[in-house]
Amino acid sequence: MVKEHNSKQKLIEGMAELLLEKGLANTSPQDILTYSGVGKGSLYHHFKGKEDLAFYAIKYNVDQLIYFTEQVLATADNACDKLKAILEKPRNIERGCLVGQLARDRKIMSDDKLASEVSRGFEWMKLQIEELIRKGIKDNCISDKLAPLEATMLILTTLQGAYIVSKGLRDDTYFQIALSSLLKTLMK
Amino acid sequence: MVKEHNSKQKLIEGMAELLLEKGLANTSPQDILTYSGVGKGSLYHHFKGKEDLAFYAIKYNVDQLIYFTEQVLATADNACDKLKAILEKPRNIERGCLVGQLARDRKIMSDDKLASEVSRGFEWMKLQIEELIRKGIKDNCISDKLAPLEATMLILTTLQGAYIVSKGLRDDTYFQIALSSLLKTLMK
DNA sequence: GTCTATAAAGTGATAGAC
DNA sequence: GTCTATCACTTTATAGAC
Repeated sequence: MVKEHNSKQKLIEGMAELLLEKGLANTSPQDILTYSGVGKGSLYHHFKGKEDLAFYAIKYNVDQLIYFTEQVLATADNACDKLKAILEKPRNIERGCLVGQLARDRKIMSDDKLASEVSRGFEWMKLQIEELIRKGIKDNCISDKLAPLEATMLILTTLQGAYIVSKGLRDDTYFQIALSSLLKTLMK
Repeated sequence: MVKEHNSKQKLIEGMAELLLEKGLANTSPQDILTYSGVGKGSLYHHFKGKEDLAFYAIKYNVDQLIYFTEQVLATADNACDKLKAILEKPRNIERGCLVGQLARDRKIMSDDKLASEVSRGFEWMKLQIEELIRKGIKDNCISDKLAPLEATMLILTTLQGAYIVSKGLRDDTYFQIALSSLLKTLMK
């Protein structure tokens, strides 16, 4: 189902992008309107306010994460290749992870309704990776030195941390070093 | 050298805390004044404006990180125990890492002067850990499966990511699981 | 459903008294 | 060096025309 790009959808997708780029606190209604090219009336006709729009924008980003990840998973046959595909897929380091960037936003995570939606994305990712690890251990391609939950946490944290560390050290090459080191320690 | 808590120092330390709690974009001059208990005149007498104060506050947080980490390092004798001490020291998960929280702040990292100060903290941490890994490999207590730089990146990213993932999954127990899994994979 | 005009509240900074 | 008063600007939201 392809969505029409009416004003409502333009606002949601514009806000989804701005939340990743600038964060909730630093995105003003005016920013949203300029970015989306619609008028102020539309915003307050379709949504109760900025935070209400943010909810649907976050939902959009989480749905995108799930959709894109399922696409990547479909490119490989076995658990090991699927895991590699996830870890090696091209990433927009500057912009950050579709859900990680939202989890890093204090204004989003201090609002229970918004935080729940972000958590939905994280929980989905956790389930997918944990399942892959289980299968990979059974298939004897992933080391069983760590329990599935342990390996899953190491993967999720390394991925999320890689964005921060390359930002903090202001050198994107560290992103790949972290991910390839992770693969080395996980694979048999 | 203990600093006097005059208005200038109160502003710096107040801003340092607010940057960790709320971020730069979401902290207003009024927030700073209320938190510090000083008047508006002092702020603009001692500093050029909000971002100027932010610079000194970031510097304060980075200096604190270095000071506290040196204290922790001094509690252990060998490289392996020092590394364990760093990874197992108690952390304020809700507030986040003293420098990681700053590196996650888009408003800070998009300002070159502020970002440089954050990078100083990251680069110091990278140097310390890389040195520990080198010694640990020589002492035969840390696995040499990963090169020192690789292990260092895995440590830094896991640490930073652990804050995000436990926030995203809204369950702090994942923080410890990630760190203990990391130790398991690094130690011989 | 979308736009422009308007307004209350908050932000960031300055002026001037003490 | 610190305070209060003030000001221009932005943010957030509403009203009402089309």
